[in-house]
Amino acid sequence: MVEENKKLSEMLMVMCENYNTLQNHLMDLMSTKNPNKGSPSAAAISKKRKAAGSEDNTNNNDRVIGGYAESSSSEEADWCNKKPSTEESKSKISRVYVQTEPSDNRLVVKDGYQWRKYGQKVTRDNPSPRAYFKCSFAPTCPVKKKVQRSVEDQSVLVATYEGEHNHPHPSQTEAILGSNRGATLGSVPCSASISSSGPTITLDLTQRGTTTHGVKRSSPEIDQSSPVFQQFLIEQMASNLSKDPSFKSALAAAISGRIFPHSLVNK
DNA sequence: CGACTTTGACCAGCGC
DNA sequence: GCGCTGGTCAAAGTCG
Repeated sequence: MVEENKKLSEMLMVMCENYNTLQNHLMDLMSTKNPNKGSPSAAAISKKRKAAGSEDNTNNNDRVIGGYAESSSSEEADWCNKKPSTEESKSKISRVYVQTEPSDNRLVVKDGYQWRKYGQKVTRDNPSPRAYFKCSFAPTCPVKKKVQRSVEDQSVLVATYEGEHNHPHPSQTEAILGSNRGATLGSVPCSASISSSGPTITLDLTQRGTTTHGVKRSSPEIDQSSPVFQQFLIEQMASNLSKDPSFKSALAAAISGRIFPHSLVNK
């Protein structure tokens, strides 16, 4: 049972990340004004401890993993609300609770991303060490993660995510590159690629409904900010997600977890 | 050999 | 100004 909960937690974690990433990308597509999202480089962020407190609770995006209780504003204040928000308050803060084996001392939260640990600290309010991670999947990804055991329940890991990934979820990257490269997205020929500047979807609208083997036409004439294009993207992404059985099962688990939280974690 | 982890030192913000 | 604290750096160690 504990094992099942653990697996479910990990599945939910990945699902939430997928969903969040998808949301982010949709938002990016909808607002085509700042393709680079204006995220400063990691080097630029370093030594900017002023910015460290620029977390905006209004953007909190708490997530529930394994049916565990979500974060509260009181605890959030202790974690993330040291200072009022600044111009950099766009960075999103989200928290994830992960049920783990009590015997498992690793401060590891599997969410599908690649993380590089850059520090560990014992904080005053919690005897458990807090681990600091940076996203290493993309060199320019500004996302940071803090992982610490819950004070109340040592078997629960609390992961705090800061910022937004400026790259797709690794599983999505694989899916895109694997299944959609040079293939069709739905019924429209297209290709997807990941570059340093971000994900790129190329539509070949000149080949409607026909096979286009070996023909990859970049279509610069297509206005990617047009409502039609955006609508198409959303529909295709939703369609792809809905076709994914693992996503559906994970979603069902998430919903049941919301409704019957005690069926997942006996707390 | 490159990527990752560990860990002590350092820095900046904050309260007194 | 000083001490405390959280967050980050970076050298050394570890691993595949």
